[in-house]
Amino acid sequence: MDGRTARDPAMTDVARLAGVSHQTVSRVLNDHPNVREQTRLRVRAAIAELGYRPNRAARALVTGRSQLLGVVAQNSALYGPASLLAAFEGAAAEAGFAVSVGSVGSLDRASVSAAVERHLDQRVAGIVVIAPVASANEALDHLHSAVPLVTVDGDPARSTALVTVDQVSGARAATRFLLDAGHSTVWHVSGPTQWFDSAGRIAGWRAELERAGAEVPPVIAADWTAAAGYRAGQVLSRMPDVTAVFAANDHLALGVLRALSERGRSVPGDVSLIGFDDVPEAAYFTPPLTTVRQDFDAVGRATLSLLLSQITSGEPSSQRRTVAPELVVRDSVAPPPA
Amino acid sequence: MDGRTARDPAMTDVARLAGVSHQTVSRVLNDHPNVREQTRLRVRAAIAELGYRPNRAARALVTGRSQLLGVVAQNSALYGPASLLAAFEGAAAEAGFAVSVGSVGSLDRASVSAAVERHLDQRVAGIVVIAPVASANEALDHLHSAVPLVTVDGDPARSTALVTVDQVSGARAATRFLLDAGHSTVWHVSGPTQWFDSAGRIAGWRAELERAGAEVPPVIAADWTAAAGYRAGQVLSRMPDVTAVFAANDHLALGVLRALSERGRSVPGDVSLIGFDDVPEAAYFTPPLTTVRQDFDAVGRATLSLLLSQITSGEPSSQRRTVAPELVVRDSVAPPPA
DNA sequence: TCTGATTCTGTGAGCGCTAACAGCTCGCCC
DNA sequence: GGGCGAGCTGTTAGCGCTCACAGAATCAGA
Repeated sequence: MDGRTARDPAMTDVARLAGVSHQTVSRVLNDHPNVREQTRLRVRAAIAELGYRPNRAARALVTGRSQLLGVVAQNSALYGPASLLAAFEGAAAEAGFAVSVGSVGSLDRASVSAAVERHLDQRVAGIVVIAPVASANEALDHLHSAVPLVTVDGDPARSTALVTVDQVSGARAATRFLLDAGHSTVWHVSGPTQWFDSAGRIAGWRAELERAGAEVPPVIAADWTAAAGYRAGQVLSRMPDVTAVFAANDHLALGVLRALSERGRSVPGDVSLIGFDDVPEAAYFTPPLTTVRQDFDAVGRATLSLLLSQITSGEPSSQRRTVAPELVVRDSVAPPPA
Repeated sequence: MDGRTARDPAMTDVARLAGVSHQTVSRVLNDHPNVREQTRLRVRAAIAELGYRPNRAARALVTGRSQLLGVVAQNSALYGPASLLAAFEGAAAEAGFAVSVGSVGSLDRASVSAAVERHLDQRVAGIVVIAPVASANEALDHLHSAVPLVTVDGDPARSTALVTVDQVSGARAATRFLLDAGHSTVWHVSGPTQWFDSAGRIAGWRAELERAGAEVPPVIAADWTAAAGYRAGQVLSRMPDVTAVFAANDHLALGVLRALSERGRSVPGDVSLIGFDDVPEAAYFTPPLTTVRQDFDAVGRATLSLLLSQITSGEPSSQRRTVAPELVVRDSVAPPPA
């Protein structure tokens, strides 16, 4: 029939088929009022018949706005960032936005800057940066661009829009639970100390110990891995007076568990243990782990809402949203041995 | 100085500043030959001075190609998909492509179709679908579009370009290792049976048992969660003659471990156990888990390379790439009890 | 000096869309 | 019947870029 290369149908093709002008097609597509119902239906039919898809590039060119949101995250294979990304993407899709990811190998200024620049090159309508350490935040200081920006787990001392989980209250709940079980004090295996999350958890733990008048043992600094938890656990397991440990996340707790069990110290018989995150496997540790759940879904939705409000208003904001964590009680806590 | 609204600099602004035509700027940007070195430098300087960024929308409009790749994945918070996404994104960024994600709540045809359509709406240059079950593959049958497409973990019986991990050989290696340790047979806790990965692991396990002339016990079907592993473990732990178990992933293995330990059956003293995936925590299970590592980095890179070859050649292909898994030996396997 | 190839640079059109405005069709009121 | 406003539809320009082509500059060889 038609020897020419098949070209995607354009708005004018739809217009021709429906017997209207391309502008009317545009109006139907953008839900403008002032289109006769009958015309609207005719246009819709033509769109369906041709399998027409509006060309986003053309629209973006003329409006100067894209329907793309960028996310910058470090290791998006970790449980936290991965969950957050999934939640954010789901919410964004509902709002008609696509989400472009920019993972970054490390959180230093240069890497984060580069990832942000890449998104800027794509002319995203807004950017989310998961910026859990100071250097990642500093990378956002010298942005020449005025794109709407939201940081997640970012620096509380900064003025960008920010969504965080209330680490302090989560840590206090965990510590209090251990204290209430009768332990005279609680040891803490922390995440990397440069992380704001770590700092928050340390602060909450310390505050709760102080409130209870308990001794504050030194922080055992680790990173987020089970391997570091294991090393911390080896230290802890040699100290007979340690009866309660609060680990800064569940994987750390798993490593601690392993080290404790290697030295024959039982959990919760000899030592009580609490984690953070509530990864899906935590209920199947031996013993099932009491932990603090972070609601990443809520974080994702809050992030989108902050971003959209900046996009639609056209003005930067420095709103904050805080999501409350929740203690999930399982079997890794008991009163201290007599 | 200038009261007008600041507008992003366009190519003509650069051209004016450099004293050349916009076309020459375009040539410099696209690394065309036939631009005098001196001119090139002048243009580069003007670009830097203005902080000019080419407008992707305009370029995409005229070339008909975008620099965006779409990925469709189910639950991208799971270890496998999340790792894969991170690896793929890294490789894509190096090649100058941005990656847009489209998570999908379930892998049925309609959901996958919708996610693909969303990417098509964005006019992505290529699509990756992580399609581990038949329904997800069927969603790709009736695509009217000719976008380059690669499936990961997809249906081996289909003709789309496909990247997979060799599940059969991984499962054989695990089973053989257990057999070689002296076990008379090996039980298998499988993933959801509709998954190709599950089928491959079952096939490899069965093949190896048959090769060894060992009895083939019934498959214990589960899903990928620790909870399901726990339930399977409860069954297994009641059968005193079970001495070796191959779980279809590490989280399943964790659940099995938990159930076994609850009934006082020790691993590896009474029962030997092997998992699949090698999640970072597997080395810190109690006992450290012997498992089969999947190289998601390699999968991500292979996926990108298959996709790019289709994009640059302009022709669909049905190439295959298979990544070999690797047995990681730790402490969860021992000879059967006497 | 001229010719012709070679290298470099500029001009014009048009990608598909939206925004602004112009125009046409009604029905209603004076 | 003329005028008018409201509702609907069409026309035109232009977003920032690349492609095709035309034109200028340079250089080698005759």
